[in-house]
Amino acid sequence: MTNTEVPTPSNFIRNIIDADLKANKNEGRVHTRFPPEPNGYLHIGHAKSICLNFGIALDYQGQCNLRFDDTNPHKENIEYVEAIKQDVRWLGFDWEDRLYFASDYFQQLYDYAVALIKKGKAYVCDLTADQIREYRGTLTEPGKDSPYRERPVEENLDLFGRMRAGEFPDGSRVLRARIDMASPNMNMRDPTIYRIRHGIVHHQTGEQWCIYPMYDFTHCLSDAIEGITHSLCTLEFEDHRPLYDWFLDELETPCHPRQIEFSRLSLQYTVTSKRKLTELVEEGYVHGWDDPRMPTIAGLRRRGYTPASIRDFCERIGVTKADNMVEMGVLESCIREDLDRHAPRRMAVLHPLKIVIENYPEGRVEELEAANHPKDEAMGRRKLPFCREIYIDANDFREQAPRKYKRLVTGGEVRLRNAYVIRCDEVIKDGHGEIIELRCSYDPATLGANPEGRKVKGVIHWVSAHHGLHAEVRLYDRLFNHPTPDAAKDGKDFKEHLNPDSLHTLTRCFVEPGLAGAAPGARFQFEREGYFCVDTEDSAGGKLVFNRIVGLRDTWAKIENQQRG
RNA sequence: UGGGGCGUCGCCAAGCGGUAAGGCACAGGGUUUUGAUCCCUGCAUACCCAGGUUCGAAUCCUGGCGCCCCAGCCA
Repeated sequence: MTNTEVPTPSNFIRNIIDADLKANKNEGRVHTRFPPEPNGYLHIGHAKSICLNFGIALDYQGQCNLRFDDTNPHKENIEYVEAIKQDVRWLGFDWEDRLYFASDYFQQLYDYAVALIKKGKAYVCDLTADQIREYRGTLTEPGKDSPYRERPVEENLDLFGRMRAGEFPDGSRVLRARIDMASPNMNMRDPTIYRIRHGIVHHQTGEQWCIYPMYDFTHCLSDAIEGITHSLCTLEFEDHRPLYDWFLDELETPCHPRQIEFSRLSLQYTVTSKRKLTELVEEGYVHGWDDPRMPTIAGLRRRGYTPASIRDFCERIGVTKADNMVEMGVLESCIREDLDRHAPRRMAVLHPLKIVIENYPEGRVEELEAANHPKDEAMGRRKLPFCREIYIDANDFREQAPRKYKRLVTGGEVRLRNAYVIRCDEVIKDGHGEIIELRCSYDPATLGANPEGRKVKGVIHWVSAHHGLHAEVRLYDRLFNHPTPDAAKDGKDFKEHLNPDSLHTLTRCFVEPGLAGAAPGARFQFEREGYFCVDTEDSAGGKLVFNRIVGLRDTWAKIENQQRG
């Protein structure tokens, strides 16, 4: 190993796989799968699972399937399957020709159910949903047997066949596994494995079926059918593992995959629950699944996050069984690291303040040169028009300088990035005392050279008032103002923790002229501000719209806050 | 009061009986025409607590404590 190589991450799942390989299990194969239900968009928590499953397959020269767990047509939708495929692909993973649907196996699953009935290990139950719940018992008391539990095999076979044939209405009967109503594990108390659902057009199987298998029955068998070796899922399925194993032990299947559970990802100041994200979209709290404030893959993509940064994030947070709550700073650090290296630099003024350089000849325009990246010559250089009138950011000027302030102040000097040193001679205000313009003078000897006999500490960015382009800039902040909006322990609904200032739209920004026609999705660093990308939806037809991906680390803001507090 | 898990730095997380990796964050310093980046330096005598085994314990044993999950014909 050379020292530039990144060591492959170590985690308990890889340790288990290593041990299995050493013990010669599965003929040395490693085969995983990512099994989303197409009932919503993927979020950052799914990214963790995708990176884990596909990442392991890659590192162990194995394979990873994409399998849609589509057993509940009531909630599922073809729009979601397309979006999920796009997201997985965008993250950089390839399922090759192994795109599967649990619904591909409906006939096999049905046959397995029949086999179970024949073994006396499943029965048709006529209890209502409410009755089943009553019979199930509680966490501390055992349940009691259904009156239909002793139904003869022949009758079960007949009834199950008629369930499939559509003879019975929704909710009238279910097929149940016959296990143990007194089990301390609720999942083993004769779980339902098939239910009747009429009048639903399944996105894959249409109206072929009116009975649909449940997750516990479907998942383990789908895994076995596909020859999965390691079935990775989240912690809440740990209690289901005995049931996962029970079906595979009772039935004759091609193999018996090993289920391993890891903890889900929680990220501060957001929610990672499909149900809650759906709520935000459907009730209009955000502008859709791809709203740049959403922790969805689609949202992160539109915000400007790169696939590599998300993969890096998933690697940094690790995989364990411990409950965790990851700080946003980790995600932000990942995208900053990627973009610092790869994003070309540009200048953009977000809060324009006009400057007239009085000793600069009227009508004169200079073409100044600037590097596209301070450390990467290969990214080239660009021309910047400079003239008598420019814009700087209003935050870069103060009439009175606070302590440690090193930007432009009345009577003081500052360096214009990639240009000259200027001095502020006069402040022009309107009738309300608002600063509307600055009169300055420049030092012609300071282009690419330090001024004579004095030090100028500050450097600020600018855009030519005559050449700058109008742009809209959207500044995003955290979606919620509570670190754990859905677990605040204050009795409030998570939506009450929504941050009202999560979006600020600046409509009168100026960007350097070279940004004309910037490609949708293109990412830049606006120097001294942050990383921005051209919005893929709204930036078109000459209208420039930029999303702020993340700000630059801001030590000055920290100092200012300390001075204030 | 049933069952299943988890507890190592502010947040993640390695560690698998031989004397606490790493990342983020934070604090200090250096370079810098981005208060960015980059580069140094510091940051758990300590692994939920209490006992025990051992020459030696975050790792093994016993007993506590705390937190999470489970009573869908959802996944």
